[in-house]
Amino acid sequence: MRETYESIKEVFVLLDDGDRRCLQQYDLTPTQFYALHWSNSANGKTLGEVSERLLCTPSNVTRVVDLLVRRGLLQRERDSEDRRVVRVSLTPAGQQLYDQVSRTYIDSILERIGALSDQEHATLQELLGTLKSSLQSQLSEPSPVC
Amino acid sequence: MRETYESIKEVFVLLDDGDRRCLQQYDLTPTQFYALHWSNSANGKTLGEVSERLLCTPSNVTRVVDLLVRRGLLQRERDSEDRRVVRVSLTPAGQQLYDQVSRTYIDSILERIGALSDQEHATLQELLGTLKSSLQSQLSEPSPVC
DNA sequence: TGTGTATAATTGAGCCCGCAATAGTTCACA
DNA sequence: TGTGAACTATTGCGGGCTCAATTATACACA
Repeated sequence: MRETYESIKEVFVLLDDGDRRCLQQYDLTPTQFYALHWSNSANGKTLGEVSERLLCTPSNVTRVVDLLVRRGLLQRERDSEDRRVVRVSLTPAGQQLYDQVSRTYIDSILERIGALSDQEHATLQELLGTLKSSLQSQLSEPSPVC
Repeated sequence: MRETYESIKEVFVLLDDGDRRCLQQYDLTPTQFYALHWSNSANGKTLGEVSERLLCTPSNVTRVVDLLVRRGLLQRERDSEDRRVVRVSLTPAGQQLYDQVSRTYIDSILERIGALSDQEHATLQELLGTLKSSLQSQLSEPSPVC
């Protein structure tokens, strides 16, 4: 069972490394790419929404967005309805870069995980799903061991 | 196929989060725990060896070890044979903490991934193995798409 | 012996990330 | 109307991580 644990981590590291190599040619990190991805909406997304999608704290999003604003890829705007919230959206340059990168990135993913057959994907998907819901249900109930 | 990709990342995040919660009570991060783990040898391990096991750069290990030395859990020693290399080993306090934490940590892992049957573990293990070797073989040959 | 190359670890710069504290805004309710 | 609680984003601090440059040492070979 420990081996399963190690394998998941190893595969994750390899996938992440592939992402990094793919995005590097556009001078983007995975986090930066996904920040563009989740901001890509007609009237922008709030910083809180981006934070949820990115699975990280709002404070981190603030800084990542700072960086992408400095690079001219994103823009910030106070919401006129609720002046607490900040709406983040792609600039024209950001939109152009995102459209270009996302095509390449998706191709890259499909190519990298193409070694498994459709059947194998389905099985893997199902097992990971079981594991995922088990792990999620443990979040609510405090573990007796830890 | 994209779903497989997402699932692996999600499961990894959940596992990592569980690790973090488990180790937090000993005021250790996963990286710090694994640094102790891979240094745990009769005459210590070289910084380079720890770096390979930790799957990170030597420069990062230098800093993590710095921190653990400051906390009195690890000690540094120049190798007398080859004065370029640094041997890292557990102090008595580090050994005591490691022994205690590692038992708890292993129990925690087994409990968290216990939702799958032995058969399911074997299948998952095999599929991840296939994916892993495919990803590793792609490291050498530059991808046509990225 | 002296020189150049390779190797081990470290340092500097910079991004990624969480937690705790803070500032500004909204809203319910006295 | 005024006050306090709740919420959004930001900032400070510190650890995790990489890449490039640097220091010290080892070793081969002229």
